Amino acid sequence: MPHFPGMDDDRPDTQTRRPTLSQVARAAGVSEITASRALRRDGPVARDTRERVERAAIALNYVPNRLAGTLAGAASRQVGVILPSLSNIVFADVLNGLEDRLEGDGYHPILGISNYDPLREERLLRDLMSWRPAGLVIAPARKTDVTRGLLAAADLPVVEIMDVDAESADMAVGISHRGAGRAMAHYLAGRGYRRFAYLGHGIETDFRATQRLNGFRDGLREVGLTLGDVLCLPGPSTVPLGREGLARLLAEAKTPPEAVFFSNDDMAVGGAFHCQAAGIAVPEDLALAGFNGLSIGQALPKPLTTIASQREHIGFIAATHLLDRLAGGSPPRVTNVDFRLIPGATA
Amino acid sequence: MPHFPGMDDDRPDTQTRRPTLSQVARAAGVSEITASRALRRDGPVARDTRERVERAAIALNYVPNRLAGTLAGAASRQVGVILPSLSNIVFADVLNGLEDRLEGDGYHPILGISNYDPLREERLLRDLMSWRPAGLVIAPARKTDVTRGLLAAADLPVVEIMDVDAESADMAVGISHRGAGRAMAHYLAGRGYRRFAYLGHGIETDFRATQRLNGFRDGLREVGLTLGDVLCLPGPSTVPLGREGLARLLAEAKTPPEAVFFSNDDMAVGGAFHCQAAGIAVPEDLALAGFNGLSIGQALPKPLTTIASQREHIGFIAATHLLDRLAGGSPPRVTNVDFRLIPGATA
DNA sequence: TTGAAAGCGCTAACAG
DNA sequence: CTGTTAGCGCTTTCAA
Repeated sequence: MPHFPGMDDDRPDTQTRRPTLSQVARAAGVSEITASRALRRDGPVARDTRERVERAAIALNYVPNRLAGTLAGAASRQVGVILPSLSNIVFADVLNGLEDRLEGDGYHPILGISNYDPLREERLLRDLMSWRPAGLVIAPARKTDVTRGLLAAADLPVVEIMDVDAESADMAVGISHRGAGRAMAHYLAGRGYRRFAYLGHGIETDFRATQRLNGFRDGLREVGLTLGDVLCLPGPSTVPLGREGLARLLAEAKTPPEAVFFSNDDMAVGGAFHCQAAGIAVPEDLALAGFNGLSIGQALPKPLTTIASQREHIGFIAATHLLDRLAGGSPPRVTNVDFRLIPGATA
Repeated sequence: MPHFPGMDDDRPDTQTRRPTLSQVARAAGVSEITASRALRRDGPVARDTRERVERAAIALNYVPNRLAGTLAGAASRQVGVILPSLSNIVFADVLNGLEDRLEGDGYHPILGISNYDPLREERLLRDLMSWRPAGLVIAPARKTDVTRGLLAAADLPVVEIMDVDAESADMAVGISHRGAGRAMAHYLAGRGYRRFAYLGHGIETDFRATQRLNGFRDGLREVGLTLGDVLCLPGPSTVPLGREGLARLLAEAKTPPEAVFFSNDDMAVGGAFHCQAAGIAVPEDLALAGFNGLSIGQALPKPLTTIASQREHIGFIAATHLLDRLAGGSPPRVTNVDFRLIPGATA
């Protein structure tokens, strides 16, 4: 029997294709829009009708098509999220807080990682926007004019997270990294230290770490002190990098420091390991201070002196404000999340 | 001048609303479909025409609407990703590998975190499917029948990641956790240890850790040895939990162990800290072994004996196979990623 | 190489 | 309370 295209009755899709709202409606004996209202619990639908529709949906294993729904005018429940990195637990924590809050309201993050690359960030921004998300959460790498333009023209709620030092187009949730650096300077000065060094990681990419360094310098200056050696090693921050870095810093230092401020806890823990291996007494011979308040630092035999940065909370608050705004509210434009200095025992 | 609804020429949307393909087409003096083809570089379009369309798109700051595109039949470039947790760096690493590979092909993950909750996992599965993603990557918490059914009926490529011990509906990429446990048992036995203990975290939720424990038991049995005390503390694995846990394990142990196998490196590092604080010589008095090969463990004064689990690589391979399949290829159903035992100095 | 027509699956607006 | 009509912005046929 020859096969005439267009004449086939055996449409292969009929079974394979996912059930549509129209099929659910037919099965329930109502119109499409009634089925729609019933399933969304929107508008007036007789209790009996609703139950019939719900049963039909379950029987057919119906999963709504939100692409169609959103295109037709329903609010999107996707949120674009752009982070500079995931190799550091810091951003994983933020994402965790974000996701948790978003999911509570049925929203889901579409993720993009910029690797601290402004051009990649631009491309990500366009890509994510093409999905017409309800809003955007972004931890900017370093904003280019294009990025700024895209954000300004985005015409949707945008939360910039992590720091509140830079100006933002819409909302901002984070801490003052400059302030954190200053706080640590004042604390260490108050403990009686006078000769300081700084050990950091790929500073060219992580401008928030740079802000902490600047704040640290400013803080020292405010109490009449100065920062000595500054060593910044290329690449992302890791424990091994901190360990090797401190060895090198001490070897090269013009004047031996009494206290070292690290770009973050990963680096500082590495520093602690170096001291242990090299027989340097902490904090008697050398004081160490980090940033972030990671649990690893607090589990050290001597808990690390550091600053807790409430990363999950930042994500949570960012999501909360975004959802608030989507619901018609007016959340604050800038939310300065408190940081907390943890005295520890290494300084 | 009175205002007649329907007669207004001042459609407020005209400026606010994002430009559409039709506007780009009009600006370029071509039909919608030609503009579509030009921008997607699909089908025959005169070079000159294409350039005109591209200029119009840039001038209007056009960002395509993929909701519409996908609904109309273009392949989706979203991939649903479900992970059990993000508070552990392990899954952040996997996600990092995934995202990196996906983004290379213009795909983006929509994220869901199940918190090791099978019901939440089910809900996530439905939610993400409602966005009609091109594929799914999932690190199952513990598969329920519903989950199994949803995955089987999903009718789209699914990669189950992290372990290859359980059977999977479609593709699987991971390591054999049972095998990893066995390998560690054989290694420790070969080093001459005879009395073993295990220290784990919330085992009821993390079935992969359980598989490592089972494999460890089996491995010991294979060489005529047995596992002594097993202590599993509730909650996620952290360094502090490992530290406190080891103290408790040693205090409660019926016979003091010569070697302790931890559920992972976080816990093991905590154990190392306890030993240091308690003056226990490692590995002379007590040998320690972990799992994952985290950099923190390798930066310890005595590098941790552990097993490297290639997490980023798992994510990368999972994405690669998914993309391969979407491109019409036939990637392997099961990919057993090698793990590697790192001898370290703690055992 | 270009275009016209049709429709993806859903929801808003307006009627009944 | 329910239904009809008309799109959303794009891509897939099919035709020129």
